[in-house]
Amino acid sequence: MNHQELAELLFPHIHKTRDDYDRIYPPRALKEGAMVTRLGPSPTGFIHLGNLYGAFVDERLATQSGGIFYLRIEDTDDKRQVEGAVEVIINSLRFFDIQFTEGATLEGSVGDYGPYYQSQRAEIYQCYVKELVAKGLAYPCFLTEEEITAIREQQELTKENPGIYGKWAANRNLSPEQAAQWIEQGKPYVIRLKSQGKADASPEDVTMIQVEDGIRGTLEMPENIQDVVILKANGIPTYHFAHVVDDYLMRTTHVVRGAEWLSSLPVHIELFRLLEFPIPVYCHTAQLMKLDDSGNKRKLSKRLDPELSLDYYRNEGYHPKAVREYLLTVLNSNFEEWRIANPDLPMEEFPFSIEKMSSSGALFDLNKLQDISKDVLLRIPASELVDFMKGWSAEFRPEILSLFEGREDYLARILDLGRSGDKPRKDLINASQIFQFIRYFYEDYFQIEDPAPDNVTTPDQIHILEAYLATYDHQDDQSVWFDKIRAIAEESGYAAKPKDYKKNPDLYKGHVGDVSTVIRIAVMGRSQSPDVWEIQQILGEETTRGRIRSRLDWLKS
RNA sequence: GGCUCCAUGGUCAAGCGGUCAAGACACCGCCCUUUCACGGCGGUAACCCGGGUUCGAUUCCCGGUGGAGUCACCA
Repeated sequence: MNHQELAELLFPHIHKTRDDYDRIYPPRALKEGAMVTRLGPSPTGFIHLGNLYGAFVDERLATQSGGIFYLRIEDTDDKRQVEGAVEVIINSLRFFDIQFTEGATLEGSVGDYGPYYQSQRAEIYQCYVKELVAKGLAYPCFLTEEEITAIREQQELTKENPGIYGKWAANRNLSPEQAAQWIEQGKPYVIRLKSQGKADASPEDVTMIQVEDGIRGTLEMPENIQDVVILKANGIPTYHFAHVVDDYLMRTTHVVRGAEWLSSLPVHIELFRLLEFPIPVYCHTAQLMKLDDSGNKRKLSKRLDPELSLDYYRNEGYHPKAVREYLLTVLNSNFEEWRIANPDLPMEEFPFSIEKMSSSGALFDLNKLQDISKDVLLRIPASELVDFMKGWSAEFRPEILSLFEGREDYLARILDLGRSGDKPRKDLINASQIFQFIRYFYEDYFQIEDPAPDNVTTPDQIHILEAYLATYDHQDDQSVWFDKIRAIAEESGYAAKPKDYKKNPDLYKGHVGDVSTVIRIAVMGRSQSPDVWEIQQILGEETTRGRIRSRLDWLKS
């Protein structure tokens, strides 16, 4: 019996050959330089910032070059499967405006290079495994779990590198007859790669391989010697094998993935070479890091860090555009510069490049996100922000949705407060912060939050508010209105101008700022806020007077 | 532990043999100002260490240190 016959025995149901698949999945007819990228999440139901980060790179690269960006579901491990996970992935990415041109979608698969679920591609993988077995480049391995554990323990004892390779790979030189016999006896097995690497090389003459990485330049690492499992006992391939076959057949040009894959790169390279597939351009992105409590950098972790979850941003109400811009600043070091030069261009016009990506891990910086978010929100019209606030509250704060619904114009005026002119306010960050920031506009959420200034006595407060109420005319324009405040200040013993007070602090009880703070607290409940006059115009005369009256009642009691 | 990746201010980062070592965020001060925000001006603050190579190293090489990743029939 030879390898060819063993392959036939192993895969009697596989009749297609690589030529058939090359015909079914021909090279893509794309223009020169078009990139084909993909996102290959495993459907665990958890999608995080790292996924979005990678997806964003894929999407930029593909759309910028007029290529294809497709979604492939890597569901080769049934233990990780979670119901509805694919929907979660697609919806989350769609929320952040990541769109696929091909692959798995909510409406089913789109494109000619499917199926896009790895679990449906078993026959395809097996065709190539069969070929490898026939060539003697892969073999059935009958090692049991216990035997493998024993090998590892032995290796630990003698401090040798762990794994099934070289002399440890007990079945790599099994005769086809013996293999056939065990198969017929029903012994369980997996298919392992028969690595062509020099397993017994001394440390000095280990063969090194060189790989060009789009982000990191030339990578040099030892060749693979491990007889890795390529087909599991259930006939489904491992990631390594599925990756190589799929990215070849789907004609992926650029494989963007996290740096955690770097160490298995030699395995992939060997597989590409043995299968005689062209090697795609690998782009290993840096990991997103975080500072832990002891001050060390570490990879963001799903369990420890809520900000890793995409849900965190949606929950807090960060605008998708803000998250995208933040990601872009982390991704491409020259983006900030470009943004300063082109404040009004859509970020899609920024020429994204792989070369400008950093190879060291970026620390997640919430401050930066907030700063960017302020600028991004400023460029979004109030009407759009209104819709955004409604969408956010409908999903995460249904109890406040009714505040906005039916009163969209009111909200729009609030959100636009102080945003016009050449020095617009930039204090809107995310939906939950916005609500906190503006809630005094809504009766149910209005309350006195801050104490009056220390230098203003209660009788003075009463006097100020009574005078204010008496002279208040809702029709006054801003300067008339403020002149009245100055007048009240003066006749109450407060300087009409802060500078006067600074010059002669002994002559006054305070200055006009203290007077307006008293009013501010009565009307807004807080000592700090945007312009009082504008706020009152939005609140309306009745509400304004009502709040001052009830403040007076309270002060007097 | 083996292997791999990474290393410029608190954070993100320009730099790619000769610079007073950019810029952004954060922080501090001043100005503007009825508060806050915005804006303007200014400030504190960095090339991990040790060897080489070189007339000259942040930059190139080697070693160390530190951080990270990875060593599954998980991806």
